[in-house]
Amino acid sequence: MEGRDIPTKYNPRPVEERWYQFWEEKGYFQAEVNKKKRPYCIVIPPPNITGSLHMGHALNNTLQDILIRWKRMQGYNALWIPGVDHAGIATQNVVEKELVEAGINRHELGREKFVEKVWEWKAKYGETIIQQLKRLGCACDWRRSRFTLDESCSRAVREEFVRLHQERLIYQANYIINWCPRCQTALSDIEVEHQEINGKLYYINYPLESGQDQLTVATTRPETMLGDVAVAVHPDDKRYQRFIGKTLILPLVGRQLPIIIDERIDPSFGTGAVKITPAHDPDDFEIGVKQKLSQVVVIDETGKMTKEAGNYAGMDRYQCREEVLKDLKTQRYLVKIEDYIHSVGHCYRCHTAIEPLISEQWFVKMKELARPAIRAVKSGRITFFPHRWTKVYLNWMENIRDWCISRQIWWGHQLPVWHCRNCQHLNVSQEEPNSCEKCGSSDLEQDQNVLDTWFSSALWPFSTLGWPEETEDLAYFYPTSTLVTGHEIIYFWVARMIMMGLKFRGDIPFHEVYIHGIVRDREGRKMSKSLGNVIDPLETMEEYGTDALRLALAQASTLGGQDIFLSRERLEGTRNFANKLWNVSRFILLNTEDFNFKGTKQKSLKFDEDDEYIISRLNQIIREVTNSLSAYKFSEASQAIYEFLWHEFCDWYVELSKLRLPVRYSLCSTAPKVLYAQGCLSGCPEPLNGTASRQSEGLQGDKDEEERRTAQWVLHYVLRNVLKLLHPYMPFITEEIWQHLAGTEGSIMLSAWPRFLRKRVNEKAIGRARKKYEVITAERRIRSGWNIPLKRKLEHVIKPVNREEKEILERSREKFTQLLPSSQLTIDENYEPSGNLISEVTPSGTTIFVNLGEAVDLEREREKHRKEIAKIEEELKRVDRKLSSADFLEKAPQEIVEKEKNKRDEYETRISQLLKTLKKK
RNA sequence: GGGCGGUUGGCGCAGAUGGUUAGCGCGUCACGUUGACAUCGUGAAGGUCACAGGUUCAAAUCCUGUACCGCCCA
Repeated sequence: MEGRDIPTKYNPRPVEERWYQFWEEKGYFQAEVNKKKRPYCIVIPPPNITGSLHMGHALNNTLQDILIRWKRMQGYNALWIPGVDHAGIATQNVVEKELVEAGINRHELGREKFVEKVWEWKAKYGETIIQQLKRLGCACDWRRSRFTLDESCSRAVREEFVRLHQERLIYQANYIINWCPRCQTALSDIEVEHQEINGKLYYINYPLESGQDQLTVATTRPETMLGDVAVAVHPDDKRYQRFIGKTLILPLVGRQLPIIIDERIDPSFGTGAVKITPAHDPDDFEIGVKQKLSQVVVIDETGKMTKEAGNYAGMDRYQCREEVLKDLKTQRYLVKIEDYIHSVGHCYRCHTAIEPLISEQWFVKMKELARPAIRAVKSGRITFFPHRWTKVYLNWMENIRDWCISRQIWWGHQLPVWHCRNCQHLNVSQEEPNSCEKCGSSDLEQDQNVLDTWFSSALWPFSTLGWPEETEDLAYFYPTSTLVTGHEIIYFWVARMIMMGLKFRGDIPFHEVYIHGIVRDREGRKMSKSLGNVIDPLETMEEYGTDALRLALAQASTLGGQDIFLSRERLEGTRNFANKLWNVSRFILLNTEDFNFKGTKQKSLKFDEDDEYIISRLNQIIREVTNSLSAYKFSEASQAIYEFLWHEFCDWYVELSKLRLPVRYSLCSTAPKVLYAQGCLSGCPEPLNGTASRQSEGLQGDKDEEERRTAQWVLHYVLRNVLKLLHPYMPFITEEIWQHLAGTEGSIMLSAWPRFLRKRVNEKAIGRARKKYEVITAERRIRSGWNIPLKRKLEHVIKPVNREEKEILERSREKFTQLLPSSQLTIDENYEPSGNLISEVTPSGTTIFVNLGEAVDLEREREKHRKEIAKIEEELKRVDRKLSSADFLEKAPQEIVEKEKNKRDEYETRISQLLKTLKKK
């Protein structure tokens, strides 16, 4: 493409499509075992098949993609394994709902047919999110994509179950579990979300059997009283000593209730006397087991009252509550009702209030598995970023409870357990047995339960690599390198992967865990469909471009892992940045069309201060970006590139380079500040002040040719490297420009990551160039303050603060003349100002004077300088305070003292310069 | 009840291991538009870093406490 055919506005869509397809077709995302290269491997947190891409996914996967692309460029054998999760309950709910809408009940359909339907649904929608991840640019090795229910993952799950069972780490028990009455299944403890509810606390009188006295108990759930089997008080509670051992009569039911003692009772709750309902409260269950109380089940698995509930049998639990209260009231047992805020467990999938229920379930013993997993993190073999999540992880692991893994749903891995109908023996094996291993009967039935989805996710870092086969992949890529995820699944997933990795591979599943923030809306709320505050990443990509979205997300990802606020403004900012990059590239392409990269030796070039400056800074940025990325400082790294590209490269270097580029490309308003005033070439307005530009007359000169080629080389060099630095963040636009750029080969995604070259950093050049830029800025302040248009050339006098600065400025005299622009430029160390002059002083004390050739409001000038002096004097005072302290001089490190002294010198010079100009006025 | 995080210009945020004239983006104000870019440029204004103590030669940064906000666990 010719440079001039490039549109002035970046249009992301066609670019994104083209390059993603290109990368995929070329197989650039694919990785194979290669012992000559170091592996770098990430497994994706598998999204649900029910999901479509939301901002959380976009963030999570952008960060992974940045790491993968970056590491690949660094020369690692980078592998990103994708896949999706079958999400048992969530998927079953979605399909079930769809069937209900079609008038079909899943129970009528039967298990087998229903599961078929879910597979159909999966075939239809399960890939949606994969397509969306591609849209996001994700460089996953799609050939290796896994599904937690596919054959190889299922095999891994059976292996896991059988081995844990053999080692007695899996057991079956009748225990109180969290039951979701809507999903009709057991849940693990962490699948229950607690919500504060504005409820009531009901005080109920329980009369003593003797009829002499009564006890008042308080409860938030009066309907469960029907299942009460005791009343407990704290053993030290003075108020109730005389009741201990006596018997109460349960109102409405008439059951005898012993009054017992238990350490766990909180005397400050309610009256301090607590009703005990072992079948419907986890704490009461524990007390019941310890004290050998019976379990009276009054609520069934659908949330309805059982026969045990007597008159209330068949009622819904909430209706029953009302009826019980009514009856307590009429029978004068109800003492009072208080408002009471308490937390109630809800199903994390459907948000129905959880019902504690006693049932036969399968559990994993966790303590033993947790021990090595705790050690792995404590010893630093696994590191969390940010570090504070370590504590969250350890706190949970150290208080871990057994994990209920059986679910009463149909979609998932059915337990590899076969019940013998003949002898009741449980046959646990990988494959379906023909006969019972105990009695030989062939009358077997597979356990109807399926396993918790997280039971399979826990294997993800090695099941995706072929486990339980001992594959080459496994040997080479395991342990994986980094896990990137949100803190909400540290318990669900991260912890369990660590436990299972150590258990089955004898090694950690990953070395580092990067925990990112949650994406929130501008009010700080988590984005959710029910709140309607979702910013859709797909719409965002459509409107602002994928690269803009990615950069916005990465920029927001600070090391602290704070939650992320996404807003239109932020996206506009990154879109504008993409456009800036686009346009500066366009400029460089236009101005390097005649440049022969292959034939240009670096030695043939002559770098001036501005070249040295930008090359040095680029190298510093390379170092900074590399270091930041190594420490997961996604934001810092991107910010560094952003600032450099826009505010150093574009604002200064590119503008200055225009003075050295061929006129035919660098027409008048390309550099309006420069050439417009100088006089331009064809097609431009007449030069203001006749003199021909240096460009037009000197174009053929060897010196100019050399300068031009140098500028071209530097522009190309900087752009090339910035593109690389930016590629992990903005893969599409960088590839597009890369492909336009002469002298580049292949895809940018396979190019080598820029190396920091110390010898290319010239600190002195940076300092000198900055001094120069400060003078220019000072002059612009004058123009801005006095409203003098750029096209008006002025008489300038620069009074350098010292010999060194004088040399710097002298060397760039020509550039100054054009940039300011000047009709006459004097650089004089000993200049004594007089007359109608306007001046500004740079931080180092160099002064620039402008003679407008007309009377100016000198009082305004004086005022400006007085203010300036006052400001610096404040700073000076601060410095003096430090320097006059003996303690400071004695105890502070020498370099700090030195620095302060230098500061004082600078302030003093500046003040004296300002005072001098003030006196002259 | 326990734990974690936050409080920095109008808004959104950065500021390992203490030393910066406290940064950035958006917004604001003034000026500027025919050749890279108005998705732009130039310049400017705007902050006693929540509060109170303490440690230190030196605190936005470390410690203690207080207030408010958010999250997690029970």
